[in-house]
Amino acid sequence: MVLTAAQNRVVTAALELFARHGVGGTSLQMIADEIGVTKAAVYHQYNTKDEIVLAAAETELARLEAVVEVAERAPSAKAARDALVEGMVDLAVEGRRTVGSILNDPVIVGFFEDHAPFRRVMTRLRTLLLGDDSGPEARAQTAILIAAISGAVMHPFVADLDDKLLREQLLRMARRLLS
Amino acid sequence: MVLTAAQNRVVTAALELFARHGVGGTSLQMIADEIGVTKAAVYHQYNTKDEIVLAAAETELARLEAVVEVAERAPSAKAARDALVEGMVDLAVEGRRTVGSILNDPVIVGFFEDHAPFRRVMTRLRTLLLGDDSGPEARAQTAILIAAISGAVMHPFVADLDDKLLREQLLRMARRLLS
DNA sequence: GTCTATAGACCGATAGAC
DNA sequence: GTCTATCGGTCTATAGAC
Repeated sequence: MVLTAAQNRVVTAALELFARHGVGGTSLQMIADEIGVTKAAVYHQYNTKDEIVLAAAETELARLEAVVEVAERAPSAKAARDALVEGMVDLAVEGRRTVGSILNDPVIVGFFEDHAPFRRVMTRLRTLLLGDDSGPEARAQTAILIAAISGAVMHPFVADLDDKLLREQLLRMARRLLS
Repeated sequence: MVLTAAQNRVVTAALELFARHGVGGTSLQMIADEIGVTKAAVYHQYNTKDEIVLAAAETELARLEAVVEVAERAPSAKAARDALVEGMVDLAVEGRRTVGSILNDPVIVGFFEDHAPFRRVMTRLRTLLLGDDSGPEARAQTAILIAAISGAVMHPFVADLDDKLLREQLLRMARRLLS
């Protein structure tokens, strides 16, 4: 998962376009145009469109995993949970227009369905939030928190809110949900 | 917005395919195949793909509007709020695999951005939840609740949960968020 | 690592018969 | 309301030069 500079340009352009047009609505020509090269140059980095989609999805997953890793090193369970929630909120607010549509794109959802690393990150995340309880209620609560954070930042109702206020509201909601 | 039987078949097939492949990843040929007719027959109902997307989006919006309308007839503000939340949860749980990806599809989001009826329904929804307060915090809270409900039902963590338990968890979350 | 050029399939959309 | 047939354009992907 270490990308060359050229691969990084492809993945960055792809993520931006996926967020704007969806995965299915993004062509290799559009990615090439966004970078300023030809399609053939893109194909030299990745042999198929699916490989680009996978690399883009895994790049986003890596960002979340980094947040999980930092949280796991916190000195207490409570500190770990707080660090995780703050990190997730920051990721979502930073990528306001992109995170939600990419995470919910049916193609990406399909890729992650049988993706072991994705499931492992989700399990670590759930453990940080709610401890070793892996029952239905704990899984539902985790899903709700993830959906609320990643989805709310995209809603037209918050389009004119500044990042600071949006961040505060999301943290307040998360605290209330986990109390 | 009253659809003929043939138009209804097109919109229903389109919604199913949009959820599975995204709007951009769904072709008119796929819609025609799903119904069991040719592309030309689909074009006889709608002149462009955009018209199909709009009709599909408005059909989903109409379902939400119906829930809002029922809630508005409740005898008290509290009863109205409860009815709205229950109706939204039921809509999301019924359409588990479809609601989230359609609501978050970049193409649909773009269609709704300047769509006056959509904004009107959202405002009525926010008023039912939080009264006449249209400030940033109220809008953020509304966005969070909508995102949590519509997004959580799609998460792999709840894929094996039955509808009843998922419904209970979502209602518990909503109550906690609005208390 | 980037280019030009191309192959073959599929795209949205239309014409016209039944 | 559905069909066959077709248009021009774009799609993913490849070959081969620099």
